[in-house]
Amino acid sequence: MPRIVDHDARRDTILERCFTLFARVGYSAVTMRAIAREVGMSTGTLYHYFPDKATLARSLFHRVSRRDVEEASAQLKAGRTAEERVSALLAFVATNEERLRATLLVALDHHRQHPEDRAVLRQAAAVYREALSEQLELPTPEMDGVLLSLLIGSIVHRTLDPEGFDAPPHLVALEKLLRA
Amino acid sequence: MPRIVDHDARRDTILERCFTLFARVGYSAVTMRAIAREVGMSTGTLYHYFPDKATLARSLFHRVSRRDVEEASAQLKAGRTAEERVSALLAFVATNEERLRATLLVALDHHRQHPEDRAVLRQAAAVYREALSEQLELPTPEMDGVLLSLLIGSIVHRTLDPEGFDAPPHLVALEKLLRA
Amino acid sequence: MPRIVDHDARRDTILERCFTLFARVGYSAVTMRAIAREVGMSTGTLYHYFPDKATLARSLFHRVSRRDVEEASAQLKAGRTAEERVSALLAFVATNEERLRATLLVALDHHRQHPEDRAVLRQAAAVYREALSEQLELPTPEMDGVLLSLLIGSIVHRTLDPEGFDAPPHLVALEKLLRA
Amino acid sequence: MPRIVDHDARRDTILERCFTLFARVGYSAVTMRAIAREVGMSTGTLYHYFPDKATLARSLFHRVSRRDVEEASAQLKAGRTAEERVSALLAFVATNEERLRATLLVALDHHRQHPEDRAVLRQAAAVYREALSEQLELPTPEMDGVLLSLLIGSIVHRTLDPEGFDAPPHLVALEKLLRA
DNA sequence: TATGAATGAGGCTTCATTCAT
DNA sequence: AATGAATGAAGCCTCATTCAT
Repeated sequence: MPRIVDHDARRDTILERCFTLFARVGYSAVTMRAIAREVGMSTGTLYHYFPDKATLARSLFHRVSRRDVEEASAQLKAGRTAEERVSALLAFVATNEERLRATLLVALDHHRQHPEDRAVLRQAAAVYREALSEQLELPTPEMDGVLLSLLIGSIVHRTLDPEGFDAPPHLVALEKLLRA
Repeated sequence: MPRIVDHDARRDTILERCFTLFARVGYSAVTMRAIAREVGMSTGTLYHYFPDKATLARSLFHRVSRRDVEEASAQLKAGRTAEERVSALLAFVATNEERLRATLLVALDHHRQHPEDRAVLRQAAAVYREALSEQLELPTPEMDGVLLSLLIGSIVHRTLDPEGFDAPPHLVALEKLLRA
Repeated sequence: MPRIVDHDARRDTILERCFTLFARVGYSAVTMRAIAREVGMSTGTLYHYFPDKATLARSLFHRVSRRDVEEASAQLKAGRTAEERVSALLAFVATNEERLRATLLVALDHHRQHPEDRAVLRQAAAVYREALSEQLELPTPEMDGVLLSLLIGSIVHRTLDPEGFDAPPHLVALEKLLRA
Repeated sequence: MPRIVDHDARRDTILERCFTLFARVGYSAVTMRAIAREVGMSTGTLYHYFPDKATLARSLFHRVSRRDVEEASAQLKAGRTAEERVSALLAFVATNEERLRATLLVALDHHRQHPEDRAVLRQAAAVYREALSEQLELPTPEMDGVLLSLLIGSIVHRTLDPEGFDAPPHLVALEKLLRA
């Protein structure tokens, strides 16, 4: 009998481990050798679990799209009052900013490689909007998209200009937007 | 002297023409041959104007950072009343969304390739914030960064999920934020 | 002892089953995985029976060289009169053309891989010539080689140009050659 | 201006130079690196002239199919009497045996890789048959195919068993076959 | 200055082979 | 004995870059 391996679990481990690599340098700049090194296996073994680089990247994107939202939902269930929930959300974003940034970059990469594959992105966006809706007391339901834009924008803005990014005014703005 | 002008002008033409290519597929996926084709010259000639691909990309990024802001400033000078200036800004964004998106993508690429090179990004962000400040009547001066985040976020959000993006609520939010 | 018999029998089965694969695509294009699939076992198991691919191929060639001639001899023993034996031979060739072709291709492959290993090929050719000698009433004993050439040539010719190959004239020629 | 190169001529040179390599080890065992070495250029340059290995091999096969027949025709035009023409043919075969063998092997390879591509093989066979027809005084026109078979068979037979191959009886047989 | 042929390192992928189970 | 996961060298092909013309 050969080594017994849970293929799906292994695939997940691989994706987990190369996630930041993809976020860091981008799909085209990621080499299979670099993935293998990052993951701790040989290039050949990589191909036991993914037929090619494109599929690996696609799987990564799908996994990230789903998993991140789940984690967010789980962590945000707790809050009671509106205020508590806002704090929880901010804490979540602060804690997971690195990961959210990475997710965003992987998503943008995916969009560049497969502009036609909108379904997943659309669904992921929807889930995020919904989470924001549930978490915050929105003055109008359509505001969810604006909050998602602001969230995304904050992350990107801060990525591009960490020194120039000023957090407090963003909180003020958030409160303003949530006010009826 | 005229030689140099020509040389610089040619460089500008090259960058102008391959800008969308870089935005579309990303730095690593752009090949020198693809640039040459896009620009209408041979790869060899390309090397008369730029010593290598990295320099070309860096030049592109610098040019884009500067040029875009200049154009924006120029187009936004006109407005008188606060309301007119808001409309002018919105019109500008609507008209130039494609270009703004491309600029953003090129900037993100640059950041990934050269995380250490913050100066240019920082300055570009500052200029954008300043432009927003001048253009809009901000309730507090620190709000400029929030508006930049919202602008960036709107563009990215719409890029990733064009169908799910809902513009009107963004306008409502903008007004709200500008209110004292 | 029975172990060894089993082992050898298994080896034979393996070779039997991958024979056409080798003939179809040629030594270099055959992969160990393809052999394993064709034979119905894992690659690991294959290595219990053959130390490497080259040895497997060599064994295949040896087996084929011997086995085919034996089968031919067995089937051709029956005939009595010269005429009957000619018919039997033709029938044999017609029935086994596919196999003869495959044998020929495997032999050519072997020759390309191991040009120095002439002994086996030489012996195989000798046995074929002898079989032709015994089967047919040759006007002169040296004619056996010519008949082997014609047999080989017919098979190759027909392989390369099935539509253009014209069988009847070959029979006429055969008769002519056998005439004193 | 770049080095001026006659692409077609260069392609021909490349094919000319790697012909024996393909014949020697077979399509699958030929590596692009080996071709480059044999031809005296880098692998990259090879790709300036052929888009991929398969196309190179196909071109080689086509070139060989055409060129060889032309050369044969040219060299065989001379003979007057039937006897002279037979001698000329034999001389041609003797002189060019190596090349004919290589052609045959390349053709067999091509057939294995592209069993569906019969047209070229068919035409090549037809031209050879025609050449034999014109060169020799056949007792019946259909005999051309038999002679081609014998020619092919002789070459293959001699390839596989050089020591066992006996030439004189083949000549006797040829005369017999040409006799009315 | 302009061209594109030439180079060889390196990218993706496959393969023979080994080895833990 | 049997399995198939693991390995890394090597195969095909592309790419940034150089250089003869």
